[in-house]
Amino acid sequence: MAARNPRHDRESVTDVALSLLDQVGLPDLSMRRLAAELDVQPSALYWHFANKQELLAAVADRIVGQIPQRSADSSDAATRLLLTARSIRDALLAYRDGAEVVQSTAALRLGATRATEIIQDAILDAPLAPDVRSDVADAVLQFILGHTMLLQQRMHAASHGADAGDESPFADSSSRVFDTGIALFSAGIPLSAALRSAQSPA
Amino acid sequence: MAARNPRHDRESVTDVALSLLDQVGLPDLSMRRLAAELDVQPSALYWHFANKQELLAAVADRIVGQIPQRSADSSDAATRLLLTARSIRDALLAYRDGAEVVQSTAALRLGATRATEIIQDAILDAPLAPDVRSDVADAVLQFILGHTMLLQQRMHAASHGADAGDESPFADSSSRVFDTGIALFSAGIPLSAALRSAQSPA
DNA sequence: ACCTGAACACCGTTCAAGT
DNA sequence: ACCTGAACACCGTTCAAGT
Repeated sequence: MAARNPRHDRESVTDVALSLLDQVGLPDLSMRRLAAELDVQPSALYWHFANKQELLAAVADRIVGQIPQRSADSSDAATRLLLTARSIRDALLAYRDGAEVVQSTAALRLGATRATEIIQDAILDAPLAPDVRSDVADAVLQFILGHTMLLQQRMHAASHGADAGDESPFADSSSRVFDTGIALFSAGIPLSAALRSAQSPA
Repeated sequence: MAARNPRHDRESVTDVALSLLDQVGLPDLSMRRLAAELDVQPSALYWHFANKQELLAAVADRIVGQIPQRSADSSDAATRLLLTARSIRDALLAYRDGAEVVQSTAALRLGATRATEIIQDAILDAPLAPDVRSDVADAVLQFILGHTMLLQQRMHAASHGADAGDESPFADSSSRVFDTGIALFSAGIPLSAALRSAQSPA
């Protein structure tokens, strides 16, 4: 009934890891459980990946790989940034605990390059020096990750621990906070050309 | 040599947990190791706390409890917000993995109340409707948490895995990105009075 | 009230050995 | 090249029982 021979490689293991993540969440995504899903001993995984962190990095790459290159060629800068930011958030929301997985591996690749590049593209016409632009892109990405992690944790907390009769309507309020945050960034960008002269007050 | 009798309560356990966190980091802060530090069996901890999550929530409360009420009564709104944001970041940086601990428990208390209130105080004079103000405060806090978590992970990654001769000068660039992010929020706030009419373009 | 002892059902990782 | 088997050093949590 079951095939023998090579069976798995890095890609197929990552496939199953990603779908297992979505089913059970990051806390229950163990090497042993993943091995069981693949009909393999836990030690077999260490032929394909050096350790769990490397596996999770591959999973994270799959998630950020599904961010669309350019979400829309909208006319004004503000809505272009908003649409880009939303498409990144939605890619993270597409898998359970997606934001946390990406965040935890973002520390290694110095700068979560792909996502940052897409944001930089979205603010290309802003009157910013290149180095300031990359700072702005980093800040926007950090907001997106912080926001989405909190949202996914609340989704998880709400699903198996109905704290106090709360009907958990935070999906609406969350996307309101998200849009507000991005709008504030947008509004601030044109004013931040004069950002280098007035240096830190403390 | 060692005392007998009651020995510990919620407070003293939290004390030791906090200092152990700072010494070994969140991944190595286990119930068993904490128990060893307290000269007690692991099961003893479950008389004081229902589970590990509840213990970590107490630790998180201690960390946010050390955010100063009002960092400074500066004249202009922009520097007041910047100083407040920095004082929150610095409280998180005061303990190893402080941001992650606070973030992971922030999901339960719907709204990390104390920190959000302090931010709301700092933008009290901005021309914003109360509900918009609280959205802005949430967004700022989510940026602070996202930024600080990434920074602390990089500090940890750099300390025991010198990736490629990089002299890890990201302390400077991080605080530059942080200041940029907060400055953008500040600059955007006065312009976001007209934020409710133009509703989402998608 | 506060803690021990022992157990249950798990972890990530290593390494010799198989095919 | 890819995987098994067995082991090592851990986890969080429960629960009867002690004092």
